[in-house]
Amino acid sequence: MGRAPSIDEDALLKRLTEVFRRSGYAGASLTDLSSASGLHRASLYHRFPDGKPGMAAAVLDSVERAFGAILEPLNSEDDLSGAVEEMARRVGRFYDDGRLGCVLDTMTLRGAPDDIRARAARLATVWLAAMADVARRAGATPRDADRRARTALVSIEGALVVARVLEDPAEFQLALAGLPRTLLTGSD
Amino acid sequence: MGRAPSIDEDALLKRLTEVFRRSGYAGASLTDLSSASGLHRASLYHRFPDGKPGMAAAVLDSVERAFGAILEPLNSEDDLSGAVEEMARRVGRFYDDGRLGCVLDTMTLRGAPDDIRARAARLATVWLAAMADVARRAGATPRDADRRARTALVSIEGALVVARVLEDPAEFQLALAGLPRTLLTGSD
DNA sequence: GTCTATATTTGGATAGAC
DNA sequence: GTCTATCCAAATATAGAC
Repeated sequence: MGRAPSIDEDALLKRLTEVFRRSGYAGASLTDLSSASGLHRASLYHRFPDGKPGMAAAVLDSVERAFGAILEPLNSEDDLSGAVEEMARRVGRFYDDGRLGCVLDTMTLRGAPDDIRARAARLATVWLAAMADVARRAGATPRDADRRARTALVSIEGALVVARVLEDPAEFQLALAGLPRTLLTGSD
Repeated sequence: MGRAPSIDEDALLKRLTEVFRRSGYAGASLTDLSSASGLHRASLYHRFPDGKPGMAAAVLDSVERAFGAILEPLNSEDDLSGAVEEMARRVGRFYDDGRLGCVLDTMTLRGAPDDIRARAARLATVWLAAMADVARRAGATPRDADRRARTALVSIEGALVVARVLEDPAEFQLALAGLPRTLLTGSD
């Protein structure tokens, strides 16, 4: 009989996201996803009729929503510095201060379905656009603003990889601390 | 009967490396490895009795040897700038100008055996040490030299991720172009 | 040293009871 | 909406011929 406390959608997505972030698309087995969520395989299929690709898609949707909140401070009209600092804090929380990887990295290896990779690319584009916009408001030319945003994304993604390889989350903290300067002054 | 032209060790490792770089450890199936190498599964097991973990270990060994050659220019006593530029050229070739990923990234997700992850960490450490050494010879304090080396590694790994996600290898070219300044002047 | 099997295990997915 | 049970395909791995 039904025994599980019926995990709610948000908590479920959070657990699944964690697995995909740590293991990548190919490495995230249904066994992993099942034990992380506390739901048996068949229950996961009930929630996600498209199976693992559907779970990955839902995870990317939820990450997109999370980034809506992460990037929201960048909309502030004044105090650009405070806005970027707040974004950095939220990014830090999202990546558990460097202990969790990025879906842009882990879910884009070969083996992941094409639409998953496309979704990841779109997420990157949204993030870049938001950072470029704040750079532009800080006085950068459109071209320079795009460059600053890319530099920022490179430093974050690179720091997450290095933090994982060296098992030293501190590397990620440094990347976050450098964001205001990268985006607002363009010195890199 | 035996039909294969008996691929030599170096070429074999190169093919296997490419698969692991593109697909990650979990995503690299024996079917992939077999078709990439032109050897049937059983033949791969003949060469690597430890199976897939053994193949991955051999791949990391060969990448370590490749880095021996990539980092060799950094030993030059004078013309540090030329030395770093030559290293950057070799790094560019190794990553096929940004079209191939890094084993440090793709082989360190959860699912890879622990000793693979340890080997990757060691490789990162060797690379960092070589870059820090050239920074120190350019006048940096030991502490600053370590920081410059980490910044360089972060920019390379981050650029490879961004290049893959956006399908734009140009991002990687920029990271390479920035190496001399990052390592020799410390402006970042 | 490579091949053609074949064994074994794991992963992805469904059916149907409750 | 979750479960048990099962199916099928794919992945890892081995045996033995050539």
